[in-house]
Amino acid sequence: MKPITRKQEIITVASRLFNEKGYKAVSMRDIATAMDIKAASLYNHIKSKQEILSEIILKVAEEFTVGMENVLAENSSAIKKVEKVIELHIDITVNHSEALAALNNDWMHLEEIDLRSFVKMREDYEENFRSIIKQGIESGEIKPYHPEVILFSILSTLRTLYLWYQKRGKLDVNVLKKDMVSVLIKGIV
Amino acid sequence: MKPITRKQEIITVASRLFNEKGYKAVSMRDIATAMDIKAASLYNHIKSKQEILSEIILKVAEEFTVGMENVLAENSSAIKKVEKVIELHIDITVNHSEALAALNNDWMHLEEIDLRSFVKMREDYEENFRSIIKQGIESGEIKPYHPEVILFSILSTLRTLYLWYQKRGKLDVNVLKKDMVSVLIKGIV
DNA sequence: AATTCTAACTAACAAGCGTTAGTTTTGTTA
DNA sequence: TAACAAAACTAACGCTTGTTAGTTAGAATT
Repeated sequence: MKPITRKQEIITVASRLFNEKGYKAVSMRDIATAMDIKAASLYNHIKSKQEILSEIILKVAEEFTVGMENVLAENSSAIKKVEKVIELHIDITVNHSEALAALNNDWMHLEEIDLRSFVKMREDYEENFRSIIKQGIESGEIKPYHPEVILFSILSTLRTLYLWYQKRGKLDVNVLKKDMVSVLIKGIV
Repeated sequence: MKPITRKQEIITVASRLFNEKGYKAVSMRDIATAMDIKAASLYNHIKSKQEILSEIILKVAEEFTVGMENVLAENSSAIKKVEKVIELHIDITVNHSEALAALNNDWMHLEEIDLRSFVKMREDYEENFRSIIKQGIESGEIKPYHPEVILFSILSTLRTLYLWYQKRGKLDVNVLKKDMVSVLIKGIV
């Protein structure tokens, strides 16, 4: 099913360390020490430190992209779509909590091609979310506040969810979904 | 009024660079180059790189602390207090947009004493905000959602406001206050 | 039993880091 | 104009960084 390769182990350990101190503050020797090997040994499995960062960030970014595409493909109300987006964020937060720190704070350390790819995905994601909200306002499902403020408000909350999730010790997923949907949606309908 | 010392210039330039790439990714030589001098010259004005970070973060953290104390001292409803907190964040965002990046992402690179001081301030701040919300729920002003979820939702939005403020090109402060208060409050009353 | 593969190792590199010491330039005041 | 302080400079330090080269031990395959 999931053959835990040595490379994947490195990426997991690195995610944990990047989550704590950030990409630039973690050295290859830090990662190696955490795995009880020497820094040079890491290079039997990965090409560079950059590759680690890139795999962490782009894998999760693609999950967001695919998730958003699924939501858009649905034939349902705007509010239902917003609910689905919220659930998407919660699922990813629960499964990749530590990768989200890198995605949020270290994306600017990606190199050219990966950087462009990431920024594009993030812009598209925001634009798609924005269109859902606008659509909801037009149909009268969502209050006619400034769409940008609604987008920003919801997205800020969802993007920093991983910080709360880590602090409050692994809340139950379904309870989390129910509460988040309530608080985030009730304010705008 | 405000005698722009050379030290203050350094801190301003450093804030801008930290905002772009993070504390660890910015070298003293980067800061110096941005000021058209050599790295060693910086040390005529500051003690260490750490001091720069510490001044950036703690100065703003104290503004939050003082601001929250003023709100608590008021004799007004819970909702009014929440409004004041929102306005506090907006004012600080407008005046110290770039310092907020360091405060949000680089606080863990503070050294011992400053680190403890910062963490204490942040915990107290959250606790005070939490108590305002709880008080509002008890008095019936605020809907009886889980206070932690309300706290998290509002605080996430306010804490990442600087990112949007920078992107959307310096919005008008008063418009911002009105819209933010609407969207953030209307959902919970 | 011989070979190949995997994953570790040691040793070292060139570049960059924060910082210090000592010196020179610049601008203001006596 | 001489003296002084402020703020720049050059040169270097010890240390850490990401990474490479070459080697070795053990396991799997032929």
